[in-house]
Amino acid sequence: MCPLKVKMMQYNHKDIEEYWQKYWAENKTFKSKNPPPLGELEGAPKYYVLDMFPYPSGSGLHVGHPLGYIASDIYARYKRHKGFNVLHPQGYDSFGLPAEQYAIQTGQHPAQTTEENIKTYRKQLDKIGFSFDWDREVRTSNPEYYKWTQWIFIQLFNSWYNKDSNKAEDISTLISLFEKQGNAKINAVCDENILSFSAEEWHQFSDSKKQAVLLQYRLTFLSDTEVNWCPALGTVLANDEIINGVSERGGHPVIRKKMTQWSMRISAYAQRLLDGLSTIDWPQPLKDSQTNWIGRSQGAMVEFPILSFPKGEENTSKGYLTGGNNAHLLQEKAKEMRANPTQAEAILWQQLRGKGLGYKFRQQHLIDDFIADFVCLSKKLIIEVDGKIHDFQQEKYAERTQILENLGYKVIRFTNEEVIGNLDKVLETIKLNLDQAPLSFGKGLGDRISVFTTRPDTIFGVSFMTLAPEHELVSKITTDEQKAAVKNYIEVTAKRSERERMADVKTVSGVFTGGYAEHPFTKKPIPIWIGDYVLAGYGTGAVMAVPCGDQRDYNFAKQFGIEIPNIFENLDISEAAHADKEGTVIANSDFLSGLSYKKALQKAIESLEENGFGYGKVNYRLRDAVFSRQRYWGEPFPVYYKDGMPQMIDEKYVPIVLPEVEKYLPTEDGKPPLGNAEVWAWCTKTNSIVDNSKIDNTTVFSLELNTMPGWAGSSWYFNRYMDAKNPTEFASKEALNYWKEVDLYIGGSEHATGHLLYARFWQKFLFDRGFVPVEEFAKKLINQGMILGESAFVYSWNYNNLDNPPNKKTIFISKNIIQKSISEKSILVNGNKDIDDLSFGIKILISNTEWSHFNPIHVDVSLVNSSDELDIEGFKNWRPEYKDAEFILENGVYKVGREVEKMSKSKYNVVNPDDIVAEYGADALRLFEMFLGPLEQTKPWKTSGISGVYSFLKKLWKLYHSGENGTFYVDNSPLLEGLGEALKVLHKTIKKVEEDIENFSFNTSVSTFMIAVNELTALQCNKSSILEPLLILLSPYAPHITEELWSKLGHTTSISTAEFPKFEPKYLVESTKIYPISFNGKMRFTIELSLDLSKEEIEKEVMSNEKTIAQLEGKTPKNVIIVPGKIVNIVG
RNA sequence: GCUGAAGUGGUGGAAUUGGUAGACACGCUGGACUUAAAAUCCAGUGAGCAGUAAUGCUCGUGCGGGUUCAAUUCCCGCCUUCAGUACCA
Repeated sequence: MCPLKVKMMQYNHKDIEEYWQKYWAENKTFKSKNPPPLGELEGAPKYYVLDMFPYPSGSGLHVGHPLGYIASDIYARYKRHKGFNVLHPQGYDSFGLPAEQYAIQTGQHPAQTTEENIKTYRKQLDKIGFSFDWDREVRTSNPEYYKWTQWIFIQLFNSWYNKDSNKAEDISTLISLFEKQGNAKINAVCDENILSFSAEEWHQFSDSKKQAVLLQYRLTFLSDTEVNWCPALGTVLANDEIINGVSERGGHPVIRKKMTQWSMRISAYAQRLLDGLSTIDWPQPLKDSQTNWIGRSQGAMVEFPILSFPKGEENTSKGYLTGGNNAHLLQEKAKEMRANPTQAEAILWQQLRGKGLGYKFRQQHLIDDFIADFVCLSKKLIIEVDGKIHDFQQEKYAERTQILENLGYKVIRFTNEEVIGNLDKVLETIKLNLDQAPLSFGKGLGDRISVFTTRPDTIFGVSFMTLAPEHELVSKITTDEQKAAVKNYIEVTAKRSERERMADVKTVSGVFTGGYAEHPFTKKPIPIWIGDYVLAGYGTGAVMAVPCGDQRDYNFAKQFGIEIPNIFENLDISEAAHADKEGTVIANSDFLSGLSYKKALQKAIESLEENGFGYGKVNYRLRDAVFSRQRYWGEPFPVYYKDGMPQMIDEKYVPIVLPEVEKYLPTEDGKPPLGNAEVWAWCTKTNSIVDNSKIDNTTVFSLELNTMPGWAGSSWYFNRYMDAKNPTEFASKEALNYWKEVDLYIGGSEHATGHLLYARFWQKFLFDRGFVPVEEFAKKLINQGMILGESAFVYSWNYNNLDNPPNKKTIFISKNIIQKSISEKSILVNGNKDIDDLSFGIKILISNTEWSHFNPIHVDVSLVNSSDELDIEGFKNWRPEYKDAEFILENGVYKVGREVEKMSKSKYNVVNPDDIVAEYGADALRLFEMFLGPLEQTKPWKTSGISGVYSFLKKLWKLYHSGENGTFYVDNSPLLEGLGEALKVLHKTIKKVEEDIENFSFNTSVSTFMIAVNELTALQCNKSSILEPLLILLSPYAPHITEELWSKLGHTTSISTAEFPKFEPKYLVESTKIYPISFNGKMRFTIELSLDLSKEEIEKEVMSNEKTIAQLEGKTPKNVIIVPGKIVNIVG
């Protein structure tokens, strides 16, 4: 017989898979149309299946990576069988750190290494037989792609968040509001400490001043922010890129540093990101961690005026400069006003200057973002004189007063007429107010401490305050006596690393500053402490400590002997704080006494607001996201700088293509790598990138040197796939409206707070601006579990640690010998001939064997077979330092130890899918990955198990090759008679597989296929009416073998769009049931009975059965439970 | 600490409107085929006890309770493991 023919008759995965992969690629079998043209899939519903964007790393895939891809591919193929128009694309998140690190080390352009990595990656993917539409491939590092990333950035820059309409709007709507009414009434998400201005003022602002103001409102903005600077990587990192205080990539230390950075105003969307979670079908743990990350807490801001002020320090440290963040913009104005006082102002100033009333006054002084006419800082008293010079501010007096009062100032106001006409009365009033001013504890600093609290109901329980050591007020309020202690404490805490601080949460530490604040209600002085349990980065970096209601405050108070007032009715707080809210009744709290937690909370906030001590506030943990990276391999910003202000390049001229540089490192003067570029300037005349030498700051300007972070490109890619090659839009309206959103998104849970939060943010933004039709980009999301590796170990005997090692040779002892010796509590050498033969052994071993006598060494799993036997020669070649080692064998082989660990190169437990495909085929790999267990679960990989699915495929092949000598044969006769059993098997399988796929329970459907093939083999079924539908069921899982058999059945087109078989319940109708007969709930035997029988008839049958009689031993049962079709239980 | 997920044979796992625990597979044991090995096929395989055997009995889904005719499934209390988060005021 011709050997080739024999080969063809057997299941040959290699030929089959190569053939069909080529066929799919050539015929573009999986190309998706948007929307499908008439006649083709007409009226078919759409379905969008997406895998999380892969970064093409240089080390390639291991078997854990394709798990999610296989699951999504099965689902995509299933949906095609179900008649859907399926979009199932793939691409690369190809900007990123590893390529750049590699470039720094080798000088190779990151684009080049990225290209190579993608090739490897693609080759690996192709071998697994995915049904991707590769015509839609995208790469974030392609200018045709990042053109649109830059475009979105421009849209963000040109947008602000209107809290009234609760959405992002074009910046032009903000400008027109400014022009009409100034900014007082604008309810926007913006920077804190915004300069207040009128429409007139706005018109008077210079262009750059206008730009500066607008920047405070834009959704992406430039600001000096505390960033996480990683010196080792030479870049800033986002919060989610830091794990345990070190960088996620590389594990380098991270420090806090102030830098000018682009930021994204994601905080504008905090509430909507939270609310949106209830509308999407995502795993609860993922939603929980987003909820957690956003960290909404409802409470109140409370202001505590600072009382004490150390002697002799009143005027040092520029304490009199009380201007806000925009002080530099107002200084000029204030100077001008000082030089040109009104008549009334001049008169009054004559009286107030030089401590005329006993206190120092300042004129035309900046308070936050306002210019106060006269102010006594030590008494926090502001005197305003209404005059013509203030006309442009008049309409906003009320707001202005409110804000100043919130800052702790008292504002009194006189008209010009009062000052000029009745100066004595005016001075009288001022004196009265100076005497009444609330500051009783020495002279006031003119400052206050704001705290955020979720428990304003416990405000009467405050007995101290704690500031973060980094708090800016610490140096100002610390008294001379405490100065040394405070300084020392700050130094010590600054030195403690994040890690230490986290590891040690038990130790209570802190120092008294010597300063006091005033309780807003009781007016009692409250000592101000610093302590490192208060975080500078959360809330205001200060807490009002309520020791009776918060355990940390309690511990702190106990530690330092601070009073712990009890403000809870009938609750003992002698041992611990009472943090529970429910059922708590407030006591000893003035107007809050006797109220429940909820009522007290409400009343406290009302009272704070009435008295101007604070206001109700919702606080979010979510910070605005830093968007600049000091890296080369990322999207350049479409930004140049004119007079220090950022300017957007018009969207007509993007992409701004990444320039060539000689070195990928930061420049010598510390600029980002783009600082090395020689052609990196923007000419506003030609609208092109020109040589740096042409920079003249009139028409040619320098371009932004930072690049965008890794999450920029991945925050919108799912939209690009809908229309991947569109040169004029990021995706056409038609495509966006057709595909709308991802229906199924599969990926790892590690993206919970990074990619998935930012992508939702951008999608909401694009939705607000009308660019996309849906607010959430992914309807359903599944996290696939991790696949763990099975590490292998050899055990080297560390007898060298013992006295007088006779021999330097390494000795490896087979695992079970050690195991046996340990379990028998014996000395290793006894009774083992091999070891006894090593002449040195006996002398040195005196103690019983323990695992600690051995060093486990990782061995490459490829050197171990499925029975855990080591390839000793292979091992010696792999690790030449052990080429002379001795191996003590058991039954002639060396058995390794096994342990389940994360798959990683360093543990030598990585299994490459290419090897699996070569040996067993892609279909076997796909089936096995699914068979391992539930998709979402973490599970160990064990290559030996793959033989199960491989023999399943061979059995399946055989079903279709029942001809002579295993040739292909199926019976095409249409007669259905006598097929009862086979039809039952088929329809049972259809039902189960369909249910399983819909529930993403892929492991159980693989079992179902195995059962079906086992049963059909037993039935010797060769009918095409059974075997053909079976192929369609299986084809999503094992597409190659099913295509092959499908074509052998005579089909000339791909199986991929064959209609999924319809489940017919009629074939599963049974006439009898094998009833389990239980006695007291324990099954004893079964009886086959007709399903037509009534309860009474069943009971009669069962009770008369001889087995029942034997089981009862003559006793009469108390009760007989009969559930027809299910069970019989006899209770005795 | 908090949040979430999960604990079932030697292993991966199956079974929940409460109704025959351990499907399917790996591994292991024995057998067939072979000079031999691989491959393939057949049989057995939760533990314990009794019996030559057929078979029977007892225990058994992390632990302790509870509800029920019946609990891996529901309720209460605990333990352990894994993941995320971390002094969030």
